[in-house]
Amino acid sequence: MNDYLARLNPEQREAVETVDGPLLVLAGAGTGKTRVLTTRFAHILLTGRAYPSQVLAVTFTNKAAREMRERVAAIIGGPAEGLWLGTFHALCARMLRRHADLVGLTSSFNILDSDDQLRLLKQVMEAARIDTKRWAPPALMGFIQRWKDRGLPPERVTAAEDTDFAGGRAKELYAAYQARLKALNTADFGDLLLHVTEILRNHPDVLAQYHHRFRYILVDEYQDTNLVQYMWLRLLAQSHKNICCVGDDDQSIYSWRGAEVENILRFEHDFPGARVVRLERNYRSTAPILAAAAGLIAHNEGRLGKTLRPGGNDASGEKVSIVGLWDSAEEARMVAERAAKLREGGHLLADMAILVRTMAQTRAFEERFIAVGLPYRIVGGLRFYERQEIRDAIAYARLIQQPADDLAFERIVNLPRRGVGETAVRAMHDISRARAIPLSAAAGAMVAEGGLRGKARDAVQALLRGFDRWREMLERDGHVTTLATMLDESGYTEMWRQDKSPEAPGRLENLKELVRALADFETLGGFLDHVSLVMENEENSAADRIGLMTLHAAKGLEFDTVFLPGWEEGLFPSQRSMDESGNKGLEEERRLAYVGLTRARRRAIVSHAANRQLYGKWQDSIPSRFLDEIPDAHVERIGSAAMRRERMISAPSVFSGQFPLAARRPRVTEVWEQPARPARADAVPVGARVFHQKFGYGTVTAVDDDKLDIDFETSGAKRVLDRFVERT
DNA sequence: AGGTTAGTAATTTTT
DNA sequence: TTACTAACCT
Repeated sequence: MNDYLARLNPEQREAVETVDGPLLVLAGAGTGKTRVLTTRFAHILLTGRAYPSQVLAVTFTNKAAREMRERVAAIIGGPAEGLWLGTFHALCARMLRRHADLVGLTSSFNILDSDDQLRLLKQVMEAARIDTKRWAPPALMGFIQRWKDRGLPPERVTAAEDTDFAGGRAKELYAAYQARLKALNTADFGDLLLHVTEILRNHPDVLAQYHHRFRYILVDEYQDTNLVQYMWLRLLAQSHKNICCVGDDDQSIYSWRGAEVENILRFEHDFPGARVVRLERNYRSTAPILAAAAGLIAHNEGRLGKTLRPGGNDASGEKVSIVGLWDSAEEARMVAERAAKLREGGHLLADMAILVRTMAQTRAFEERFIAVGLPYRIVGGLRFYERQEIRDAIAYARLIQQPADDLAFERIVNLPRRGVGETAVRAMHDISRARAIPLSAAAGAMVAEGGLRGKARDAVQALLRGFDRWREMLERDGHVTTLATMLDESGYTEMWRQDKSPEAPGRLENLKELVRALADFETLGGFLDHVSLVMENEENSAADRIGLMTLHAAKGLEFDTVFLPGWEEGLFPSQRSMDESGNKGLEEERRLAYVGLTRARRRAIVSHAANRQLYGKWQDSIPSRFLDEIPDAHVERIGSAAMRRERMISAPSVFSGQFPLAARRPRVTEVWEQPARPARADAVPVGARVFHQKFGYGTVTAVDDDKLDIDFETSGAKRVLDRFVERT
């Protein structure tokens, strides 16, 4: 009966059983944070303290939300209905739909993604005659987002919070941007939090409803909350104070996005008498890895104080390797060879990952992996809904839902190409502004009044008639049929069928996937929320591949073997972080390093190169200060000392960037054996139809061991390694 | 209207 | 180095 409690250690158990009153759980990396959170959730339900619908559980990512949902279901034996479990944004969207009228929206408002936000802001700036070359829209977007992160609508931006951007007009532009959002009945991501917080603040009756509803509040990754999220939580928790926040100040790596670690300190202040539980027993990593990580993070000041200890009694484990190399190509070679060797020793590639500071670093690894045929997977990049074809399709769907969505209209009015050019669109804008009607209505007026001629006129008329038809169809035949029909009739799918680029087939696949996903939803509106807030990249097969991702993307993940390349001054810690945020920036970089190291269960291999190409220019670099901060006792250094000496006597820096590196290559730092070619079980026969991620579909014309000659449909004949193709 | 070319800027990105 | 934008040509 109580066996779910028996599986916890004493601290975890305390965190689970301290149910009433404010609780702060400081959970180090790998100390069972998720287990505590989910068990606590289940405990609240199983002890009859609340119904599932009376618990509010907040995460940052959809993945975390999904995981919590599954684990809670597992403990309580079956899915719980009516849970308020989700990301800050998804929960706020849900709340805002109910009270949209209180902030001047209707409940069918659309949610804009970052691309739309920027386009809209740019329009606002242009309307205000701001030179967008001198004053970059993304910079202003940054200010606006920061204000929203801090819970500040335009009228509450004080002089102290203001900026001299655009000659002090930033606030005014922010207000204009908000007005446009409202006029279009749309909200951006930041608005979801901002609006709901404003509502809770200004409408005690609404707040009371939620106080009544949510008896318990659980918060994950608390160190990543920004001020408006904190205010939202505080408002919701202020009556019963049954709030439990779980976080780790040492893993705060999103301050540049508005996260404020200070929220942890604020918590103890705002909820006097809050209990604090520390989880310090780590069950993930070996003793040397923990010691290395602890030694590193100890260099940060102003920590809440937490020391990771090995949870098990096994004190053994490989030391952390620190490898010095000549350049990024050699670094990639080292990683590929070590990975291949581990693989031969029976380890799965899927249990290994390369964690880089910047995406630009991935290229060297990709090149090497392709050359030696090591399967890899890039994690991150575009999310499903950020893909061009998905955003286009969504724009069509949004227009059905909401004819006044000008951004969507602008996006697709000439997509596929209909001969509606910039001049025509500008004329529509003029009429739209003059008569205060949406763009689509302005377009209709122009057709009726002869404001457009020839091809453009016919095309716009056909498109508008199409939308009338599709809206009727939505009533009659449902949203799935409608979306599919619309994409066909508008010529959108045809556009990609005609497209000869290798990405086109994949895009058509994605569109199909979108229509498939639509079937899971009752309404088009519910689906649109899902797409913009929740939908993720489909997991690309269960194939055994080594992961390649940024340190940020790796947070919350763990691997047996972790490669940490590029530990060089300027790259990691990043020069820009240090320039912009000084010591705070440096400390956040150090936390990032700490996050990286603590991802490793069994092995961590840190490396640094003496030469690195940045923006096409060769730079020589010195090893990261973080390397010196890892205690020597837990480290095995390979090549780094030699590399440092070599650097001193290497060519003078005036030659940097001008001579090929081979000319100043040092004496061998280490010899890497060529890995044996892994045996293949499944040969691809001549004539097989295959799919390649970069080149698309093709037919095998010849086989030379693991190399295939393939005639690709869109990109011609190529020779590729068999592990990069999938049979279809 | 649409394609081509020259110029410029360049972390990290849970939603 | 690449990738994106704005001016420029057909």
